[in-house]
Amino acid sequence: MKKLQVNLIKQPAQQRAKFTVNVIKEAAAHILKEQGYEFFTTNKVAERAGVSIGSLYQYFPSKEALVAEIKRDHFIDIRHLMLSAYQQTLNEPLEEVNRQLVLAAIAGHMIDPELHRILSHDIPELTVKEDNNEKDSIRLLVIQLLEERKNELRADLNIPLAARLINKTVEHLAHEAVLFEPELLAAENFSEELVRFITAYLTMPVMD
Amino acid sequence: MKKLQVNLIKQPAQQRAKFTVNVIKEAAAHILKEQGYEFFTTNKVAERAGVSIGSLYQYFPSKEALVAEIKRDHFIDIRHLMLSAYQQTLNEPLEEVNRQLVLAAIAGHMIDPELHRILSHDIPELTVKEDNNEKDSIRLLVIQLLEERKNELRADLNIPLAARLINKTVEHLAHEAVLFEPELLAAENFSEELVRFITAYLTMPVMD
Amino acid sequence: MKKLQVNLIKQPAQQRAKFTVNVIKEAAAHILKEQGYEFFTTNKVAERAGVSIGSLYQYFPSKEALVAEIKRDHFIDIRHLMLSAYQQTLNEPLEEVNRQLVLAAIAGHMIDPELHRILSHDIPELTVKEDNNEKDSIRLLVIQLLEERKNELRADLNIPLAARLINKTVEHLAHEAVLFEPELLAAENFSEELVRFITAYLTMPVMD
Amino acid sequence: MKKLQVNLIKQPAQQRAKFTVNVIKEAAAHILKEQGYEFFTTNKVAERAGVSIGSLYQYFPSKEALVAEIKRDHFIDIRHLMLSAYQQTLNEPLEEVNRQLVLAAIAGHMIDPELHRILSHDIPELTVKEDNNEKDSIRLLVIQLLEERKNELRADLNIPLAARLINKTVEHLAHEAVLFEPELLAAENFSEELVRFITAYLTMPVMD
DNA sequence: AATGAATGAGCTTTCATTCAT
DNA sequence: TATGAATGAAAGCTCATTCAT
Repeated sequence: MKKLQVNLIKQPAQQRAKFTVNVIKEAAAHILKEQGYEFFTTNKVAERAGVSIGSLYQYFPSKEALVAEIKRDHFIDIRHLMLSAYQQTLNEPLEEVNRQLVLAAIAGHMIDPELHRILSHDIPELTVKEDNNEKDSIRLLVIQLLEERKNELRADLNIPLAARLINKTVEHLAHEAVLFEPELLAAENFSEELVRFITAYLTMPVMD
Repeated sequence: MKKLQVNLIKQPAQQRAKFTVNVIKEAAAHILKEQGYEFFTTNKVAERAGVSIGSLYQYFPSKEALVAEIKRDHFIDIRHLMLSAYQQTLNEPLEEVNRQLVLAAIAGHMIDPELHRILSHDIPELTVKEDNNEKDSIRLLVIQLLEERKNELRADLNIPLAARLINKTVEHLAHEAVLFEPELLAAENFSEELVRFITAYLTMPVMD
Repeated sequence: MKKLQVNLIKQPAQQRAKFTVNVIKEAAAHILKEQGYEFFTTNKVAERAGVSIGSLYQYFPSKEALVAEIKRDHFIDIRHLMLSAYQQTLNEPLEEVNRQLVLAAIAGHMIDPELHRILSHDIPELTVKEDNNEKDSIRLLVIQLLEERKNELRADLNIPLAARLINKTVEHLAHEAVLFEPELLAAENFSEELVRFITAYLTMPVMD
Repeated sequence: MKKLQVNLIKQPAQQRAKFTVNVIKEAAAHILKEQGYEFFTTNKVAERAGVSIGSLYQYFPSKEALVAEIKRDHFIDIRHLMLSAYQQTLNEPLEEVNRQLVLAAIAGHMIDPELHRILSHDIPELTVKEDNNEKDSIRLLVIQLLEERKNELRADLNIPLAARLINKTVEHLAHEAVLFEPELLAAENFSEELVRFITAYLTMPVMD
C-alpha cells in the first residue's frame, strides 16, 4: 500500500502509457478481426486507436511486434482458461478428466473465435518462443493427470506419447468445430463423442 | 494433311507456352518455400523462372491466381495419393484399412512438406471451391469403407460423425508430425499408435 | 478491263492485304467507340480484328499511326460530304447556300457521332498536317461561294475573315448539337436559327 | 490560452500541408502543359514538386483526382473572370454588353492558354458535375442580360435559344483564336467582328 | 506473310517507418 | 512525450513492340 502511494506522483505518466498501449492493442485486434492480416496496417490501427502513428511506434517497435503481442496475449488467455479447468479435475475419474479437457478446449476457442482464426491462420512465422513453453506446460500437465490415473489406463500405454496425441487431437478438433463447423459444435453429442474418442484410446486393451 | 501442317506449325508455340508455365510454377513453389508467402512477389518469381514479368502475367492473371494454382496442384497430388491408397484396401479388415489411412496421410504430407506448410498456413482465404469437393470426396470414401465393415465396428457408432473425426485427426496428426515433430515421426511406433487410436474409437463398446 | 485481268494473278496478295487493313481499321474504330482512347490497346484491336498482333504491326508502324489513320479517314468522309453539299449550291441565293452549309455540317457530324466524339476530344496531339489542307479546302470554298454572291452581302464585309468565323461557328455548333444536345438538334428550328445567325452577320449593314 | 498554444503548435503543420498541396498543384499544371496528359505521371509531378510520391498521395487519392482538381481550379478562375465582366455591364446598351461578353471570353482563355488547351482536349471524361452548374450559371446570366434589353432585340427572338447559341459561339471562337490563331487574335478587328456577329443575329429583323 | 510468345520499361499506388516540430 | 507530414522502397500489373518460328 505504501508502495502505491509512493508511486502516485509518478503514476500518471505510466498509467497513461499503459492506457495508450491498451487502446492500441484493442484497435489492433479490431482491425485484425474486421479486415484480416492482409489489410492490417499500422496507420489504420493508429487512426482507430485515436493516437498518432508516432505514438504507436513509441510503444511497439514494429508492426510485427504489435501483432506478436496481440497473439501472445490471446494464447495466454486460452492457456489460463485451460490450465484452471485441468486443475479442477483433482480426484475425478479419467472420463471426467477427459470431459474437462474437451470442454476447456472448446471454451478456449470460443473466447474470441474471429481473432483466433486470424491469429491461427493468415499470420506468418512469428511464433514467439515463449509460446512453446506455454504449450509444453499443458502437455506436462496432461502427462501428470494421466500418471495419477495410471490404474484406469491400459497397461501398455506410452503416457508421454499419448499425452501428445490427445492434446493435439482435442485442440485441433475444438479449433475446427468452433471455427468452421458450427453445426457440428451445436450437435449435443460432439463433445461427448470426443470424450469417448480419447477415452477409448487410453483404456482399450489390445485385442489379439 | 492441312491439319497436320497446322499442327506442325502450332505445336512449337504451344510447347513453349507449356514449358514457360511450368517454369513459372516451379519458380513460384521455390520462392514460396524459400521465403514464405509474405515475401513472395511476382517479380521474384519471374526473375527466378528466367522469364519476363510480362510472361508471368500472360499465363496467370494475378499473383493470387498463381498461388491458387500452386495450391490446387499440390492438394490434388495429395488427394490422388490418398485415394489410391484407400482404393487398395478392398477386402482388408478394419485395422488394415486404418493403417493404410494413416500411412497414406503421412505419405501425402511428405510429398513436399515445406510447400505444404506454407500452403496450409500463411496463405489467405483463397481456398478454391474445388478443394472442398475434393476434401468431401475423401470423407465420403471413408464413410463407405466403414459401412462395408459395419460388423467390425461397435454397434452404436455414428458413422458419418466418426468419419469426420478420424479423418480430421489423422490428417492433422500426420501434418504435425511431418512438419514439426520429425523425431516423433521417426519413432517406429508413431503410425501404429495412430492406427490404434482410431481403431479403439471405432470398436470399443461402451463400458457401464 | 484489260488492266483488271492482267492484275488478277497478283491481286490476291494485295487484296488480302487491303482486306486485313480494313478489318484492323474497323476493329480499331469499334474499340475506340466502345472503350475510348484510354482503353484502346493494339492487342485488343488485333484480337477483335481476328489477326495476330504481329500482322497489325505489319500494316501500321505504331499505335499512333493506326489512330491517326482512323482519324484521317473519318475527317475525309466528313469533308467529302460537306464539299459535295456546297458544290450543289451553284446559282442558289445566299440564304440557300447558308442552309446547305448548316445542313451539311450537321449531316457530317452524324456519320458516326460516337467515333467523332472520341476523335475530337480524348485524343492527343497527333493532328495530322494533311488535315489542315483539307480544312483549308473548305474555307477556300466558302470564300469562293461568298465572292460569287458579293452583291447579296453587306458592302463592308471582310470576306476571308467572315469565312473563317462562319465556318468555325457552323462546325462547332453542329458538333455540339449532334454530340451533346440531342434535344436541341431535334427542335425543328435549330438549323433555321443557325442559318439566320450567319445570314444576319453576312448581310446586316452597320447601324449608326 | 490553451487554444492559442494548440494553434501555435498546429499551424505550422497545416501551413506546411497547404504549401505542399500548392507545390504539387503547380508541378502538376507544369507537367500537363509541358508534356500533355498522355505523358503526365504522378512520379514526374512529385519529382518536379520536390516532394515524395507518398506526399502526393497523401493529398490526392489518385492521379485522376489531381487532374480533376487542376481542371476545376482553372475553370473556376475563368468563370469568375467572366461573371465579374458581365456584372459590370449593368445599364449598358446591347452592343456594349456583347463587347464585354467577347472581351471577357478572350481574357478568360488567356489566363493560361496552354493549360486550357490540355484541359479542354486530351483529358478523358472526368468532367466534374459542378462544372455544368457553373456553365449553366453563365448561360442563365446571359438570358437575364438579354431579357433586360428586350427592346433592343428583334421582336421574334427566342431568347433562351439565342443565349445558348451566342454563348457557345463566343466561347468557341475565343478558344480557337487564343489557342490556334494568334495572328487572328492580334488583328484589332477580330473582337469587333465577333461583337458584330452576335449583335446582328440578335437585332436584325427578318427580311421577306 | 502471319503468328503469338516474350519482353521490360514504366505506371499507379501502398504502407512501414522516421523525424522535425 | 505526442504529433502527423513526409519519405521512398517496392509492390502488382499493363501494353506497345519485337522477333523467332
